[in-house]
Amino acid sequence: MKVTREQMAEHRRQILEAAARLFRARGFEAVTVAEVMQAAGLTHGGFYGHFKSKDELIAETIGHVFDAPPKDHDLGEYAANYLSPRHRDNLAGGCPTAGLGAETIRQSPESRAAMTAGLKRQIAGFIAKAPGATPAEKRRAAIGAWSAMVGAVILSRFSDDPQLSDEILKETRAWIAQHGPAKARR
Amino acid sequence: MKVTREQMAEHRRQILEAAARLFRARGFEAVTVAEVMQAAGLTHGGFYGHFKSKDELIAETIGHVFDAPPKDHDLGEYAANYLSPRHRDNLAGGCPTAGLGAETIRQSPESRAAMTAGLKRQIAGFIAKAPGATPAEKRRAAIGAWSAMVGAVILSRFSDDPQLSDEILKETRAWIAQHGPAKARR
DNA sequence: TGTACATCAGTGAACGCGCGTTCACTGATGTAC
DNA sequence: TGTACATCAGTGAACGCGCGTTCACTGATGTAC
Repeated sequence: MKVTREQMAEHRRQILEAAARLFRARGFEAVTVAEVMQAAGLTHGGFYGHFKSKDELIAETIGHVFDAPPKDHDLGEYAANYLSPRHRDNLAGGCPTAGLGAETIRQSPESRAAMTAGLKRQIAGFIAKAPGATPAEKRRAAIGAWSAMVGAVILSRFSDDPQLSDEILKETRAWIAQHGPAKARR
Repeated sequence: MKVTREQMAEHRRQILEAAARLFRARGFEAVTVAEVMQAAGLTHGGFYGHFKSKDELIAETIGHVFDAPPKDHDLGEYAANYLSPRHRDNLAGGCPTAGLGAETIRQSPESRAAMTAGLKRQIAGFIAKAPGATPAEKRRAAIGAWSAMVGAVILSRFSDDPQLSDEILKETRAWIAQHGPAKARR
């Protein structure tokens, strides 16, 4: 049955939220449209009233999950949370870049564009407080540290050796921490 | 028709080689058993004479692709090749960790175990020539640099902005290079 | 403000396609004599 | 070494299932008067 315009907007939001969690937990391909709709509290038939296709949902979901007010992050602080067992184990609620970045390589141009926009925002958010004497040094530190964080979370997640998994997080965090100040003082 | 035992072993090898390339290029889920068999020059029906299931093929393929004689790598040299546009653009022949690591998180225990074995080997191969005064420092450098390399290739691959993509490779490489010596001399 | 009706968001059955897997068959291999 | 036959790797049609997508229908919304 028809619902109010506000209800419909809210449903769309719920679909995107459900998709954001399910995609991060299980990947774009393994999650079905029906599952997303059920998680949003709706039936699968209504999906095409909100999105043209599953591909469009994927692109919109990436855009949605990066849609937060920009904020300047301290690299050390951010890394402490990012490279924690808590974040590693929180697939559904974790970083979309680590969870979906690799799979996005094979998605639609729109999805790649949305993911790239998120990447630019992330790097920009690190630059202000990044170590380095010049803007170029700060930008380098932001890019290098972000690469290391994303890589470490992926490695620690697929590792089935819990000790190695913890070690990767801990040592990458220490490695990033050592880097910044040393470089800044040269 | 029946073939010689040598022929059959060769066919198995061809299937694994084809799977290794196809999986890296398009991911485990998007590649079909029939495609792998066709790429190996066989028909799909014969697949189950070699493997119990597609899942088993995935695990065996990961094991196969890491099955090279161990070698000590210089981090700087390795990073120069790894963080090159050439490697970024070579999905089918590129690093299986960067290409398939993230997707392996949701694969069978056997696949995760094979990928973890590859990771341990990779880290071990960096340690001998890694910068650092103590074994712990060398190990930290190996883990940190490897995380950064894998992360950077993934970010540069999904980025649809060619300039940003190149920049991520170049700056991450510079960042890794700056790190080692600075740290080693402390 | 109240009423009549056109609109349209959501429902759930159905469709069509592609995939992993099975199976009866073929014909070359390789072993027993 | 040569021959007869059991074995079995590979073939290709077929099966069954699940998925993305469509569609006729329902009934609440919201607009025109």
